[in-house]
Amino acid sequence: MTTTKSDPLDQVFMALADGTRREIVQMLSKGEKTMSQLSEPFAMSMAAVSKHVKVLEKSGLLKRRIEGRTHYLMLVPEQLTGALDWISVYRYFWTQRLDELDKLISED
Amino acid sequence: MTTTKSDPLDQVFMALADGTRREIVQMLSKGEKTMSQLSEPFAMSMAAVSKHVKVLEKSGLLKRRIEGRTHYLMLVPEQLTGALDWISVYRYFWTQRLDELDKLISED
DNA sequence: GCTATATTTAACCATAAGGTTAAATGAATA
DNA sequence: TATTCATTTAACCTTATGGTTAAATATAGC
Repeated sequence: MTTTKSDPLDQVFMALADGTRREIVQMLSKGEKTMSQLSEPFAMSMAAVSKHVKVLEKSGLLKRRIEGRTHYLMLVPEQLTGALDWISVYRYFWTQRLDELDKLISED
Repeated sequence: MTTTKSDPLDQVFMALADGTRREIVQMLSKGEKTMSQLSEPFAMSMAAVSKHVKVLEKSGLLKRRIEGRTHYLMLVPEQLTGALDWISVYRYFWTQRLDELDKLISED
């Protein structure tokens, strides 16, 4: 079965599962940057950074504005919120269970 | 370069980047389950579910308690918290920037 | 001790990920 | 118009992912 990986959460979490891409997100959290600016601090080729940016773009975490030959990248918070929400829900359920357990234990 | 993927966040986000594994987390948020119970709702083989569980285990998102021939799996919230924190920080920076922008725009 | 049950491990396969270098595209500049 | 600059695309390589089936391991029960 060819898992088409269409679920947006799949793509967002996958996008964040790489240190380089998380650094890109971090850089963009301070404001928009061009491809050159983005790739400058990395040891890898610009082609590699370009691929990382495309992964982030496809996941919806950032978008691109092209001006002449320069590409400007900027963060889009919506998908980050989606991922945050997903985690929040299950962490909530879990910590709540822990609290209940604590309550049970302290009933001595 | 053999990217050893040692960063805990890499592993946690990667673990969450799969719908089956997120379902497993969801199931475990309601309490601990055995391998059989976990794999029952899935269309795939138990060996496949076993692999997914191992990925979650390596990421630190769950742990295993072996009792005889039965393996009990339970969620561990710490790593989920780490992922939550990471996202929160950058979402915060970004939404703050949006707010500043709003403020600038409304200064008419 | 034999057999059934719970689960992992091994071997395999197809496709995706993450990098490289080289060539292509397309805008700015001399 | 020729050249340089910003960036992507293509072709390629290696390793990882996500699944399969079959065999191995180990405990439980008759």
